[in-house]
Amino acid sequence: MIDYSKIEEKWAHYWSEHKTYEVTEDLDKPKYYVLDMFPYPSGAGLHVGHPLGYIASDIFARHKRMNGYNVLHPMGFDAFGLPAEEYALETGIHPAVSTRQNMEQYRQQLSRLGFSFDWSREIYTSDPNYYKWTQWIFTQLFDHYYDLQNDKARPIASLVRRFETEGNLYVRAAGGEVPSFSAQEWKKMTAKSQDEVLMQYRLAYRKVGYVNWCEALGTVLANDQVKDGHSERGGHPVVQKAMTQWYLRITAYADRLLYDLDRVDWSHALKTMQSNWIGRSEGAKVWFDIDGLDEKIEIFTTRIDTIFGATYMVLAPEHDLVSQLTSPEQAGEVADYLAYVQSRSEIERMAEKKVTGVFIGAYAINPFSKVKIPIWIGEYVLKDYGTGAIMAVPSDDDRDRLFAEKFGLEIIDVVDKSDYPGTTLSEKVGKIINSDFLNGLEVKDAIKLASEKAEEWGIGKAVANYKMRDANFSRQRYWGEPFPIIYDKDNIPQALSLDELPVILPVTDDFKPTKAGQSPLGKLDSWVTLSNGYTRETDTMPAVAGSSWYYLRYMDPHNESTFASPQNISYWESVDLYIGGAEHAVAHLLYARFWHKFLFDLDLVPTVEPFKKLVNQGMIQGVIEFILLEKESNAPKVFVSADLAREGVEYIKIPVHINFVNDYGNPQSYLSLNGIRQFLNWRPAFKGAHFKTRNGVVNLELKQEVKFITVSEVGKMSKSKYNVINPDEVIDRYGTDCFRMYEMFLGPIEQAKPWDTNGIDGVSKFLRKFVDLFYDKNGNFAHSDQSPTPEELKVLHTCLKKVSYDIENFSFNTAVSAMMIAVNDLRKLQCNKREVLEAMVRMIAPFAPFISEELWHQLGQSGSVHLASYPIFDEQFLKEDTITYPICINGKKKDTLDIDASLNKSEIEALILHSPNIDKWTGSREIRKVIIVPGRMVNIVV
RNA sequence: GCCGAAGUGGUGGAAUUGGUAGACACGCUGGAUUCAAAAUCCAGUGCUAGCAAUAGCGUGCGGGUUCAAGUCCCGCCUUCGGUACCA
Repeated sequence: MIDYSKIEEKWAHYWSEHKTYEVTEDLDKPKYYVLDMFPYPSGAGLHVGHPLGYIASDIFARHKRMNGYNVLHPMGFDAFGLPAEEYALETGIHPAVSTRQNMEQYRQQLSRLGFSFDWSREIYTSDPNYYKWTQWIFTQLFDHYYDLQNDKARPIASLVRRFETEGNLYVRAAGGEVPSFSAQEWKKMTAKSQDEVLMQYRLAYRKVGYVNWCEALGTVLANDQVKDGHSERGGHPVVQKAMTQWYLRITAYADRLLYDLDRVDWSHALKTMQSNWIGRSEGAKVWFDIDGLDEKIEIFTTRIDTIFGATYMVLAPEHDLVSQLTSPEQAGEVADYLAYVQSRSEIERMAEKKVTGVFIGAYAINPFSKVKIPIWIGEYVLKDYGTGAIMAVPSDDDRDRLFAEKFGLEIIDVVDKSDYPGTTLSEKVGKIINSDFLNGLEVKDAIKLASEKAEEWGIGKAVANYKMRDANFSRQRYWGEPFPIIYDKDNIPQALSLDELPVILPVTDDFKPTKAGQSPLGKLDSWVTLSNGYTRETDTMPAVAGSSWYYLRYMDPHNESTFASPQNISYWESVDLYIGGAEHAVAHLLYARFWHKFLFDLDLVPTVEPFKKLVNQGMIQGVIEFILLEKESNAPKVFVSADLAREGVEYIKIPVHINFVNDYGNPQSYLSLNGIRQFLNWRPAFKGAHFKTRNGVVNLELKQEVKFITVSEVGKMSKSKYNVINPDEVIDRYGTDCFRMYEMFLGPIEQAKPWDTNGIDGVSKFLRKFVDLFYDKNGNFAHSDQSPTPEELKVLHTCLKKVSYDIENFSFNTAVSAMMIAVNDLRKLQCNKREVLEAMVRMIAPFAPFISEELWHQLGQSGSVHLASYPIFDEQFLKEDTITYPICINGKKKDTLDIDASLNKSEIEALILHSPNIDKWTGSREIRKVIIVPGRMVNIVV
């Protein structure tokens, strides 16, 4: 009847020949922009988890198209990134080459899935025609500052003009601390000093940051490559090393990023995550004098009311003043502690419950109580949080209390919570005590008064603080966009102009960093040094650079004079629907929003937000299979069947490729004799090892039945876990339409679930039954032109209603169920009416694009079904005469009763009370109440 | 640690607004067809007891609100995602 591989080829060819999915900026139609999150083309190829979101967005896009929208649905690649470079280090294959191959593989795999992408708009971030504009946007960030008065980005040139006429006294801008200066003073500054001042204002600027430095590998490592303070590759120690790097001043946009969350249709969970990540808190900056030194320590606190309880201070170990403040007596201890902290990652510092710190031998003066208090350093204070220093109030903060208790520091109670039993320390309630002029005030009033006084006395200032930090934008790596920055002889950076872009990433075959840990580009002297003696920036940009604006490039992907023309941008505006993984919740989605807002400030985009509606797809997880190796065993190494594992014996879990395992994912999954042989061929290092099962050590030479039990876990599908399942195999066997519908049928799109093919036969059967409706017993295409019966129309329209609703609500699994029900019902009715079948074809088209196209043409239609209109359901066919009511006694269902649908509440109640079954239901107990929800249920309370 | 999410039969899941728990599908059991198998078709299938009618129990655990809770509230447990250089 229908040969799936043939029709897939046939219609894919037809669509590409007829440019079915290519779109232009058609002003006569309403537009709709459906976007998938940018894939990184990894070497493992596309696995069954990737298409989940793509299938969903494709169904949605096709549905919109059939409803008359001009749909932009593009695809491209986030092609710069670390894995390609790591691969190059291992194999010597240039990242450009492996990336090109990977993209080719992805493109092929994606095209098999029948997506309605407009491939004429494909982009990839490592294309110089693309990254020219990534670099250009960076130069714009470099050349702008954030004007707090007008709340928007403005050119740095206008700031310079202001400095020249009035200095910086009245400038209100986002940025670092700059001492005030006059116009005269500005003009007298050297170019270098002026540059340093401007760096405090630029939206792309340079400052010192910390990187994971691995001395043994001579390279900077990504967080991902560091485990427990050691490099994942080789297990060498990793330390935090200071380096001057580029940063983006995303904090300037913190408030807008926070408040504009109200304007987007995203899940509550996602908005909460972003809002918590931004972490705005209202409080005060306070300056503490240092005993015997003309310096101040700036702290941020949300609880200035507790300042009389501040009995010590803690600085981040990296705080600028630490070296200056450390006393000779404490120098040794401080140095030891700093070495310890250097080996600790930020996540360890935050997660650790262990309290550590040292006294640095200096004292500060509490500005309110004037008491001399000791200054400590401790890893729980992070340099980039707030000001990198805190006033510690052990009576009113859990961490400060633990610290004070451990080191025997003074604790003064300052908040009396006896009026608020059961409240925690972090709740802002209570009466202030032991605090001079604040005594007796409620916390909220005390905060207000203390801030006012601090401002009046010039020792503090009310401000908002953000947990979010500026984005580190430098990578000491090869495979990324070169910065469009050159340095003059004084090391003053300058942005290149548009006509000097793109700065092409030079070709090299040496991907090892320089001795000092700089990017491999640092070795290319002829590239780095320009003829006029200027030098290039050798760091490259991170992967977030290219993915922060790619959705705009799709609007006008081949434009050579601008990143996208104003006409095209004003037509497509922004993304209407964005589908992608929740793992991008804060990083990518915040950076893209930040860039978009910046471009909005420059009048380059018409909207303040890039992604109107966003749906998170769940991850399809894989099964990870392990076998147990006895830790102490050696020569021979001993593997033990999992059912023989004993307490008290240590085992190492060795991952096994799932293809070797029988019944993988099952508690009883095992390696057969053949599986063990495959494993040993794959991991020759284990040749000669013993495999113990219940029947003793397996003799690999003898032909026998072997069940060597493995350990199964659920986790990310990834190349490193040897559990990647390629969609190609599934498609070969079942066809694309079946694969698409099965992925949708697996469950709700947002939910994570492990992959298995257990239910795929059901979907396959459904498609066969669906096609069968069009054929007679002898396998001939046959349908009737008679009018459908009311019953047939009811089946059709019930289904249409459900499917239309479900597509709009991203409930594709239930849409598939509804279609299964309709096909089963039509089959029972032996319906082959053209009117019904044709509507069914159009209905299923977004889900099963190939079969529907084939049947559409077999029905004698011309043109693509995907450009036909989507069928609309009609309520008149759904009317019911009677409704089956559940009869509940005290909320438990006892019986059902068919009741005329036209009856109202009291008529139903009368009917129930006079029913011959009433005594049976109630057990002759007294009826206290009858609750009737018309159309729903009846509950009798006895 | 912190932020977010999830937990329902043997399995994937359904229950749209507090209103019939388990739709649809897999698997399993029995039957039809077949020399046999596959495929297909029909019937049954939450658990416990019972020949059955039926009764009791049942949405991670412990409480609560309600005529009625998978759904709302409080307190836990487990798993997953993120945690600022994987993308």
